[in-house]
Amino acid sequence: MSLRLYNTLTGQKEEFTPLEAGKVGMYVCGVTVYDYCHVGHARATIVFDTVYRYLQHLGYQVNYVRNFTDIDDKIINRANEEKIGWQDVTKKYIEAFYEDMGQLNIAIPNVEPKATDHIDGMLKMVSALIEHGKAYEAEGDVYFSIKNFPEYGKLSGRNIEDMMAGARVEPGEHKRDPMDFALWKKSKPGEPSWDSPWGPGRPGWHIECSAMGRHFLGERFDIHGGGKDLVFPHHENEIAQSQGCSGTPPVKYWLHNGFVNINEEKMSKSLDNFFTIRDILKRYHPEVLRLFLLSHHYRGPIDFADQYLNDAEKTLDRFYEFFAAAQEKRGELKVESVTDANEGIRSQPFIQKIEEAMNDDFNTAVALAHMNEELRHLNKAMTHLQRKNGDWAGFDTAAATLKYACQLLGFLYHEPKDYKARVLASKKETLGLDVAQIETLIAQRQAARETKDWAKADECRDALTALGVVLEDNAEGTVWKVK
RNA sequence: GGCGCCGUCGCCAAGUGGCUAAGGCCGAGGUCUGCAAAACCUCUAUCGGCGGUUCGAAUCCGCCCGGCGCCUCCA
Repeated sequence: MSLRLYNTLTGQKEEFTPLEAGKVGMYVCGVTVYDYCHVGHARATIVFDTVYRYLQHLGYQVNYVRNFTDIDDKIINRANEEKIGWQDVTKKYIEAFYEDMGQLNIAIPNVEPKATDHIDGMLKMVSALIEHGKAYEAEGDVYFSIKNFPEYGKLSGRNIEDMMAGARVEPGEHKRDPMDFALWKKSKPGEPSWDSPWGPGRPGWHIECSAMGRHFLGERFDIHGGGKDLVFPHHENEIAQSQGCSGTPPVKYWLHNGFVNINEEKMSKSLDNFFTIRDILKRYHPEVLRLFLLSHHYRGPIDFADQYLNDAEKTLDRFYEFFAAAQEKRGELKVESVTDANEGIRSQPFIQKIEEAMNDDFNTAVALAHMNEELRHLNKAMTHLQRKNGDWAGFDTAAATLKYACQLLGFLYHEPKDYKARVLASKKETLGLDVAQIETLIAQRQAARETKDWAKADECRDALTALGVVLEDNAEGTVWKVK
């Protein structure tokens, strides 16, 4: 079975056939760097990171481009508010982006262009659009002329007449039609500006992505991704601009991820109901956030709440506990032992089930269901083999294969002990745990157990339970964790 | 107002015409254990409502109820 994906352009799932066999060109709209990223940004980034990883797993040579919008009204406003240069704003938040996304184990795209490095390409496109009669200059601004692009609206399923009726021209604009949008904006005094045939100014937002996509991936490429909120007008405008220049639709498959909601409302700055990635990572391991987001289909909405993260954390704990136990018994599980050749891992029946799920429009939720089942089977097998002292060969391969699948979805990248340590550290922080007190109680309990004073031992454990600490007695001694 | 999406077990969430409606969390019982924990086993839904199409629908159509998104910057 081959990869099928939902194309916003056609409104249905389609078989994926790249323009050039074996290769995929993919452009994903990145962030505007004027503030810290929130969980909504994390979702979009993780979703397309997963798409990227999966396409590579399938053997495609992927050219993945994800941009930074580093010139924009919001950036200028932020710079004015903080009384610093706009480049200081973008530098700061690009660094923050890398810190946050690094924590989330986002693979680095092949190219991460900044809009301001591609002004020339934008100017060329704008000039070409004017030459083709698709755009016009008006007092230093340049606008795209909607009525000269009859296909406008095909991505978002709108028609021009309906939109015209509800559209308004803002004061100070010089549009011929209300729906026309800016390709180039005349700059106000003191604002960042670049020279152009129409005087000093800066690019409109939409032309940035068109120019960067075209520069790195050509006039036509395979996949363009972004959040659902970009369908209109951003991506609609990209099509108009790019096709207006080249005469050909720029993108074969348009993919859009759903929102992150808080109490079923879209997370956004204006509603002031957002959590930044760094806020969340103070309390939860990055892989918890990733697992939570991938336990839902990427196109649907996700409601965000601590309770759901707690559920995801329990699931992730199970995986790490299994691999901790498996490594203790079997040594390091080398994924390489079954992945010397990509064909090797892909021939595994379990991976074929994962592929079947992922091939259906990246159904990570179903893939995770298979992984949970496999985890259960392997836990059972591990117990059984240990008791019977059986042949572990099949187990080793299966465990390494499961690990490969986990990593395909971007988690299980840490040593189990490091994972546990980090989770514990953040819990200690948030719950204000006194480790010395806990260890004293454990020692007292251990002493009581050695004299078989079970009442005293249980008393110690009850005290720990009250602190939120759970004990686990095993062959090596007693380990504790936070409930 | 225009366009579109969603409503599946206590909670989260797959499934969109036909095997017993995945999986996770929580809960109950059990195996193991000094007792626990972990792990494993077993159990827990007929799919918002009504009507229709069909041999057959959670899945298609219609109406209704409830929730949300885009239409302005937004992942």
